[in-house]
Amino acid sequence: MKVTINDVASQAGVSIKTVSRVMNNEPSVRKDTFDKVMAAINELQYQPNAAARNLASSRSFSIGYIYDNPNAYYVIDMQRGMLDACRKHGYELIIHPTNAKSPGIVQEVLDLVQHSRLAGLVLTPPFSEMPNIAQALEKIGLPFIRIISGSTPSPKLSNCVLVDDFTAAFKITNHLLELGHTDIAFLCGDEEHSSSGERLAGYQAALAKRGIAANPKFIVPGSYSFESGVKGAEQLMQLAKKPSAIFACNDEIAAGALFAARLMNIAIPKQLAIAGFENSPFSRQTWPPLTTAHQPNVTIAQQAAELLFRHTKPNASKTLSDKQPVFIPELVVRESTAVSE
Amino acid sequence: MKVTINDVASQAGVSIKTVSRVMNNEPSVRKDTFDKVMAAINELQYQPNAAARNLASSRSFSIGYIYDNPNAYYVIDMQRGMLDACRKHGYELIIHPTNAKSPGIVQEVLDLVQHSRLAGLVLTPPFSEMPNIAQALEKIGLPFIRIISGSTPSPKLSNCVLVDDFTAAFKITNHLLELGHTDIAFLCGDEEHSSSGERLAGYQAALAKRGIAANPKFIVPGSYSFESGVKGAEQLMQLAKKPSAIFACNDEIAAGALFAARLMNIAIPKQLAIAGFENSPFSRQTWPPLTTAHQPNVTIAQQAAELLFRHTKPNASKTLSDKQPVFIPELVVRESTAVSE
DNA sequence: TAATAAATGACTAGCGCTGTCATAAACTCT
DNA sequence: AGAGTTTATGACAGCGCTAGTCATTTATTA
Repeated sequence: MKVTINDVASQAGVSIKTVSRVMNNEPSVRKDTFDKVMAAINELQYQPNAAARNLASSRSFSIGYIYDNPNAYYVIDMQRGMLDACRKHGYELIIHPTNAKSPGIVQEVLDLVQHSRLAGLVLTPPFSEMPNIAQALEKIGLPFIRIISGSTPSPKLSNCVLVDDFTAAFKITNHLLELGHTDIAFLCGDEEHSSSGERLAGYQAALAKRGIAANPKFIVPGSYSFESGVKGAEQLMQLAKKPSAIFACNDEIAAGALFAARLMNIAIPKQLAIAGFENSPFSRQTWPPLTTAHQPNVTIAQQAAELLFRHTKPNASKTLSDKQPVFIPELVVRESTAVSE
Repeated sequence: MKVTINDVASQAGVSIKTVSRVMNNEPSVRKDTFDKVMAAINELQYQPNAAARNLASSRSFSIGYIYDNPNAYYVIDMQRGMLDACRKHGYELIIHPTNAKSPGIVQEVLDLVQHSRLAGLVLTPPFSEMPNIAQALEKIGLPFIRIISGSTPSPKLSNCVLVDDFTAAFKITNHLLELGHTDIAFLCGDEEHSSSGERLAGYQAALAKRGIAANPKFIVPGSYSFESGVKGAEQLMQLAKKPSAIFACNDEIAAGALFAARLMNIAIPKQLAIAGFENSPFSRQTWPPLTTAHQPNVTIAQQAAELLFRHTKPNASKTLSDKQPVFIPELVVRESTAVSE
């Protein structure tokens, strides 16, 4: 039932140390011994005992994912991607939902790292944007990867996976412009999330490129919530000069805007086009369905974890490209911005 | 930095064996020595090395949660509840998203148990309803708790946490009846999920109690999806005798029905009342917001994990009530079933 | 107070693996 | 071919803890 390293060793006719070498990618193993050992491993279906490995090496085979995101779909996708990478490398994922705004958050993260003896951490917003967390982790020398909003790799962002919200927002705005809209409003997300700023910048850049002067009244501050979208849209539609299109910082806000439009008897997309961002499931379940931008979250998370493992494993080949991955969310056109006849 | 059991022992002025006794709930420890040891543990912030414990005792301190549920909110809530319980008992949660319909699913679960050396498993639908999984787990003697739909505890369901969908559905139907509706249709979820059957039964029981004959055309088979709700509602509204209210098996279906009603220019709730089930976030983000039933998922999951620990820990007191918890989702009334004037 | 029961400690042997270091085998180079 | 050097492999201790065995101390009861 239980296969140990000894079984593998005798099966392969080598010492257990050699099996250990193979398991850990250590150099100085001849090709044919390597193969012999691998054959034995496969034959016996050997699975190393993580606890023993852990204890003996004082290395750890788990990474952590801290989240505080009201968006369950995002979290599920992220953890799915990390899990995929973990399975591939024989790591375990320790998830830790918490409150990013709690005053003791840095200590909490540190405690988690120690208690679960983590080998590294993947950080998504808002944690990836908190300098105190990054500092604390650097101080204790724990490898971590941040998934953040950004378009240009830079040495400062060396341990980051970038999601190019700017370009994606540019594309969405452009789509609206191509539809003939010129009075396009923007509903912001939470100010402290850099994604909101990046998306706003992309929107502004697209307008600027067409030579359209930005109307400050068309930029409505808010937060990443349905309610915020409701309020924002109501506010916009009370303006003397109303927008003909709204670009909401995410789908939830867009859904709120849609809801408000319904309350005000405004026809979508005839009288008002609305676009979201994220391609969350309910962007398909509003009426009409939302034009949005799709983030490949599973892949993003997978890459982030892979990157983390490269910092985590002592003997892994570092030959793989170490450049920072940049993901650009893709435009998904649906009926909420259909061509107005 | 690193506190070992020896440190605790000398701090408390006892032998390491006694500390070990305390850590493992072994009998034969006097109250005051227990307290002394606990004090030392707290003072030194001692955290036992899980790997060493694991290795030495060949016990495991992680439980697993397998999921295959398109409903991210459900999954997030469940894992949150389990995590709460895990933290309390010093366990770790290993999550494992997978495909319940994959042919090798039983083996996959078994592999997971072995590979991650799980101490137990919490099963939610659809896994909690798969007899082959339960059998396989029983065969290897792994403790597991199932969260399933049901209203009456029974010995056969000894390791279950019950969610009383029947009663909740009864309540929703009753709410509709009290509003004066008599032609109430039911949109089913997936047939293989027992929750769908339970909810249907609750609906039927409520009608029967009022002496309303069930109209077979008002019961529409389907699945737990938005699309299914769209189709179901369309089908219903083409009937010669249309229903005045629809009870959808979950919020997603209800959202689909809402969407279809919109397409057909049917006013909600004036011409048609719609109720969902689940109280998922988007039940608040439709227009109008949905009447639904709220499941306390976090609490349910927590209890399930607690129950599991009782089977897992060798020396834990079994004095706590061992009766099966039954949770009844509560009615949440919103505008989709407002009183029609 | 003796007799019995309960609590604690000293000691030991691992759990399954990795790290260190010594040794054996394989290559160089003259 | 043999000395020198590199590379591959093995022997052995020990990671931090649990669990068992006894011996010993302390509390409880008759």
